[in-house]
Amino acid sequence: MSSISRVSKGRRKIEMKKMTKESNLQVTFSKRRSGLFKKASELCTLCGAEVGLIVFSPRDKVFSFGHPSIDTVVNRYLTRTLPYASRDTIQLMEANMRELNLRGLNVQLTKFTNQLDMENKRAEELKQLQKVVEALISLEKT
Amino acid sequence: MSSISRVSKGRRKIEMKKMTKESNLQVTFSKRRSGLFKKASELCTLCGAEVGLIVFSPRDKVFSFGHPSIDTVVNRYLTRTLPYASRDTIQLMEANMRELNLRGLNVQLTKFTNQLDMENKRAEELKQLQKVVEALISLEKT
DNA sequence: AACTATTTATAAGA
DNA sequence: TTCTTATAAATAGTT
Repeated sequence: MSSISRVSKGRRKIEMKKMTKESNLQVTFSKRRSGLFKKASELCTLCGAEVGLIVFSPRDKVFSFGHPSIDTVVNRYLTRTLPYASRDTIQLMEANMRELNLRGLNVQLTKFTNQLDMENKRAEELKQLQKVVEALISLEKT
Repeated sequence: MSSISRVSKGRRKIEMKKMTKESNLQVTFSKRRSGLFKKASELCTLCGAEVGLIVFSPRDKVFSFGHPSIDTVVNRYLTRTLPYASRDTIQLMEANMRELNLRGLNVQLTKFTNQLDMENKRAEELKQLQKVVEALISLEKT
């Protein structure tokens, strides 16, 4: 601001390796994270791309961005190789689920029934099912 | 290069809205995509962050980056997001997952996703699941 | 959080 | 797609 403070050496080039000073690392992480999210957002706006971005900080805090939504993009990614299968998925599940614990099924059934009685919670339940299946797919791939 | 070609106006500021010229959009997408991936990679290197990045181009081609791997990050994200009850369900099913057909799960997942997009079919889907579970329980009791 | 000198990314043109 | 150039945008070091 004051012309006296013309002493900044400004931006310097840095080595592309893990930063050693914890305080600098924290600041750099914040700055670059917000820059990265901005760039991701701009790619969506300018080009109509769909982008999903998940970041875990060094302190394991999670940040995510998605367009149209992170779940939409992740789901699309996980199912990307799928050809359209004209299969009765219910029958498929039925055939494979017989070994499931009956008690667990009853818990699920009760849960479903209760949800049905609460119209305004239908969406959440489906989303939860979606996440379960997504997680199962991830586990299967690992 | 030649001093004659000193006619470039260089980089210009652009409006932050979807680009109209398809040819420009394509070039910009490529450039910005590679820039975005570079930034993501640098955030990992400099700060030890874990990053997952999925991009679908306007032509629906998929690009992904992940550190340590895209599946690791996605899995970590999905697992972290899961509500407690669903964790129980996962644990219950995990032991029985090996025989499950991944494609079948993906079909089911896609189905759930589509249902989510159609508000007026939520109840039917839950009822259907309910019937499946009821049927499974009947079979189990037989 | 703000500043600013510099580096880096990139829009346009070839 | 690749290269160049002029300029916009991001950011490292400092306060």
